[in-house]
Amino acid sequence: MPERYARRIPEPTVIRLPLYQRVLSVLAQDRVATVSSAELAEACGVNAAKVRKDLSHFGTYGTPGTGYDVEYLLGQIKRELGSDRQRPVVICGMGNLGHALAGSPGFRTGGFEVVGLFDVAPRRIGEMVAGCPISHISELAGVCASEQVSIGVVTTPPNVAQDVSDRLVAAGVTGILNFAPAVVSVPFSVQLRQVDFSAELQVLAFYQAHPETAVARRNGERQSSDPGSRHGV
Amino acid sequence: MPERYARRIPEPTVIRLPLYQRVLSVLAQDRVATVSSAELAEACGVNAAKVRKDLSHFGTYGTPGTGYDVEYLLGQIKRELGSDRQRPVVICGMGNLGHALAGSPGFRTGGFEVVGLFDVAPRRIGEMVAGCPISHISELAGVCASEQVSIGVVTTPPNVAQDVSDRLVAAGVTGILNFAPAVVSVPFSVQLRQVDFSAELQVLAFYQAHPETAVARRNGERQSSDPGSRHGV
DNA sequence: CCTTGTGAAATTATTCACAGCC
DNA sequence: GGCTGTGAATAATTTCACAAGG
Repeated sequence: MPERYARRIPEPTVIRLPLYQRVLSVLAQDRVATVSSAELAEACGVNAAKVRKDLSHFGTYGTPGTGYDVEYLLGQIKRELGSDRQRPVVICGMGNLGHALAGSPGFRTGGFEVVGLFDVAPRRIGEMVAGCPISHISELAGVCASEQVSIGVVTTPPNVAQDVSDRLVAAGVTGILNFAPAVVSVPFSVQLRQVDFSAELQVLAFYQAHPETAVARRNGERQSSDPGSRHGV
Repeated sequence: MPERYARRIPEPTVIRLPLYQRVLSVLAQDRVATVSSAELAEACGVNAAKVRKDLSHFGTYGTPGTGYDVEYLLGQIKRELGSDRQRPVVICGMGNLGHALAGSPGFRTGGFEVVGLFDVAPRRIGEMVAGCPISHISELAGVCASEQVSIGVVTTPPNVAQDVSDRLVAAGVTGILNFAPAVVSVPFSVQLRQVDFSAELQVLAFYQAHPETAVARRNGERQSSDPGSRHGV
């Protein structure tokens, strides 16, 4: 690709950015001024070379001999992730999981704001959850339009996940996070990410049944969570 | 079946197995007798060569010219994943997310059974959720021992995720699924998987802000969810 | 001394392409 | 004819290792 196109960021790198942001936020709160790639790597449970390579995709932030300025690096990562401003999201499917997510502090810390909750069950319509009333799914398009929503969360039963995703796409949403254990297809212009906790448990169970197939770890005495090795279905 | 587990199974392959299981279960319910790698790939939103390569790690299940016997392949995958029998799990942290997961049908379909729910809040102790009473965390070790629990789910606030994980490890658990947005470290002998829905939203937001960095798709008009690029709940 | 940033090497994963079988 | 299984080719990612900066 010629230079007129922006450099592509490897997906594993993108997936680690929220982790870096979270860890850097803690360091910043603790008034830590600078951090080396080795220290940041340790705190994130990843490799130092990986940290440096990841950050190098976005420019030169560090100072040789010193490390990275925590506040500055945090600001850069927030800017890259767009979490320096609030983004409106909607949640479709207000069962237990929808309720749990709607009330989760993760939205705010990640830079998101719930502006719409949707379901079809009449007994749920009108209920207030986390300061937002549950509306009928038929009002989805209107809310997405008036609130400029571009991200939707699907927490419905699997049999309606495709239908709800289609509605989200029709309403102009270009990013969907699907928690339903169903294969959903969307146009190429829409980003889809899948989360399946049951599949995660099954992966754990597989490695318990086949310990010899577990990936070998290298450094240190303990393992930390290293993203890029999970994924949902 | 020759030396089946002689070689290491690539982690991306392991992560796709639950997906294959789910799709094959639907095919089996629909009384579909055989399926080709191309059909299975289509239904899973992945590439046909990948399906064949994945399955080849476990032995030769298919018939050239015909495809795979759905029931037989499903049985093999369930056996590999250990979902042909129920496995006991415990959930620590009975806030909204813990409640949602405890009541989720995903446990049963994935081959899991909730045998213990734990929290520290006095007002929650004793409450019945999905047929199981919430106990104080101090009873964790006893339940894990008597029920032979080897998998634990952490749905606590982030500040106690490490402490609860340590308790799980001390109780003999060798697989932990952590939903708390915190870096947790465990001994090498313990498998850890992380699920962070806020990070998933941030990844979606990143790709919306940088559409030029989104991975190019190849086949077809729409994209399906392809694991290997996300985390799960 | 420290550290970063980065080419080069190594490792891992995906996709191709085709021989062989039904 | 169609389809699997797999070695070979390609692509993607991680890790190494070191020159250069502080």
